[in-house]
Parts: sequence; C-alpha cells; structure tokens
Amino acid sequence: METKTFGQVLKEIRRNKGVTQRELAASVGVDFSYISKIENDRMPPPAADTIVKICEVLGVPPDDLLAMTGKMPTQIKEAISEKPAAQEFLREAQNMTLTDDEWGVLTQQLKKLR
Amino acid sequence: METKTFGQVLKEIRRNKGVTQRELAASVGVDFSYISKIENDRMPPPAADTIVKICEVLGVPPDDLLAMTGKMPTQIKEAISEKPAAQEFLREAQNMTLTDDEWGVLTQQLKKLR
DNA sequence: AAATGTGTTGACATTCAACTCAACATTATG
DNA sequence: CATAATGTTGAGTTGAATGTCAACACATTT
Repeated sequence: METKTFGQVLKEIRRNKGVTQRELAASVGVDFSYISKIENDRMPPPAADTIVKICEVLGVPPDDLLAMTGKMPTQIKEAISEKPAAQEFLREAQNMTLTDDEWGVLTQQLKKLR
Repeated sequence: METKTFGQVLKEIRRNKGVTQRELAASVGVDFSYISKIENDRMPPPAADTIVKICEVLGVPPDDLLAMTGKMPTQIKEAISEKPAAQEFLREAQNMTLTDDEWGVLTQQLKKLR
C-alpha cells in the first residue's frame, strides 16, 4: 500500500486543477512559500481550518486531507465542546476502543436517526 | 439553574478532600499559585491532561470537570486522530447537529455493540 | 538569451495556551 | 500577638503550532 504523503496528495490535486502555488496561497490567505513547504513535506500539514480553505479553493471535499492529518476543524471541535452528551459518547467509545467496522455501524445508525 | 464555574467546583472538591492547594499542586506537578488562579477563575481551566491528573489526585472521576471545559484528553484525541472511521462519524454527526437526546440514543447503541 | 512565471529554501516572526516565579495578603494556631 | 500555614496576584516564561519574508533556483515563453 503505497501511502502518499499529505504534500504529495495536495500537490497532485492542485496541479490537476491547474492552479499555481501563488494563486492558491493568495486565495487561501497564506504565503505561497508555505504552500511549497507543505507540498514538499518540509512542514507539517497546516491547521485544520486552513486545510478546509485550501479544499474550498480547489473545489474538493476536505475529508480525505483532513483524515490524513488527524485534525478536526474548529467547527467540529466546538460542536463537540458544547455538547456534554457528545463528550460522554466519545469517552465511552474511547473506553471500548472501537474497530473501524464498529464505527461504520454507528455511522449507519446515525444516519437512521433522521 | 445556578451554574457553578470550573474554579468553584474544583475548590469545593479539593476542600472536601481536605487537601491544600500546595499539596494538590505538588502531586499534580504544577505551581500552587496556578491552582489558586484556576480556583478563582483568574485563568482558564488547565489542559485536559492536567485536569485528569488533578482528578486522580483528588480521587474523583474527571468526567464532570472535563465536560465543563469542552476539552478532550490527549488519549481520546489521539484515538480519534488515528481512526478515519471515527472522524467520518464525527463529521456526519456535525452535519446533522444532533440533539442531546440523539447523542443519548447513540450512546445506548454504542453500549449494545458489545 | 532576457524576461517572466513558478517553485524552493533558510532564517526568522507571531500567537497562544499553559504555565512559573516572586512578592504579598489572609487565615489558622500556639 | 507571633508565627506558620495557606491562599492570591501581577508579571514574566516556555514551547509548540503556524505561519512570514527575503533570497535564490528553475522553467517557460518570447
């Protein structure tokens, strides 16, 4: 399983979209040299919110890139922070050390709620 | 609903256990003046891991205090970071803006998994 | 080949959480 | 009251995360 780095994936997406580092950086609001370093894995992936912005500019869902970094967007963090019920759920889940399959089951059940 | 602050709750627990700020601080590994500031809400609650240590020293479960701060212990954060399946679940949950009741339902279903 | 567009690199800057340190104030005890 | 124990406050520190800036290199176009 040839696992690509965050930088490699980002560079690929950006190139496929025909966007330069400078264009991307300008739209996102960071220095273009920063994009370069990220793409070459000279720096760790950016903050979650920056990843989201990058993906918005490039027109791709942020999920994959976020998943690679293990970071959670501020929005999600806050949503959880404000919900003790959600925190309790997470602590329980943590105690149980769920498998991927079990998480999948829960995601299904989640969707059935509505 | 008289909502007590983090500091108020902590001070109460500590006093009930008959522990001084200096004793608690020494056991936890922080400066005692820091405990004072926390108890008087002069500073935001400590890092999640510090809260956990405090609770260990005082012999109480950390859940309530953690819930008040909206912080997640490193252990839980890491567990989620390493599990894309868990992240997907959380993103879905975020999209749906679940109610407390719905979180409760999920927690029940979670327990049924084993 | 000159100019222009694009990418890379190293050193440095900024911000913030999470504290520490030293000085002082208050409370309890003999 | 005197002393010690305990608590409070203001200013400063530290490390990690997240970048910026200036200089240079490479690539492309004219």
